Amino acid sequence: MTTDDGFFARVYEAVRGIPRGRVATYGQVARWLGVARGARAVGWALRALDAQGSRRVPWHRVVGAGGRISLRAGVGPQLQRRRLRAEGVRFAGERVDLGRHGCRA
DNA sequence: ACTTTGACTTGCA
DNA sequence: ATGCAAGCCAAAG
Repeated sequence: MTTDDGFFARVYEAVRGIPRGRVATYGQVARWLGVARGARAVGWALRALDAQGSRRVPWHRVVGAGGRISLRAGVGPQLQRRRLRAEGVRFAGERVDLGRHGCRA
């Protein structure tokens, strides 16, 4: 995989840089990397991440736009939701309370 | 080198 | 509020 020192590593660091109890959206992460429309690419990175063993990347802190929990093949959204909730993240129905934990301040 | 796909986003109906 | 379509980026085949 050429994902070791490419754009992926950057995504991992960005996600790793997300403080505990805080969540970020794919678009947000992509923007940090300088890729405004690279949301998909970010998803790609995280997906590969799972294949790599997740390392210490809190992928569960990465959600879709508006705080929606994206689906992942194999893992249900409940797991992610539960993990976030364990970090003190509040949920508004099926969405994360971005107004509180969203990195969109 | 080219084509297809993918954990997305935004807009319109 | 829900559903469908188009767009953009990067990686895998």
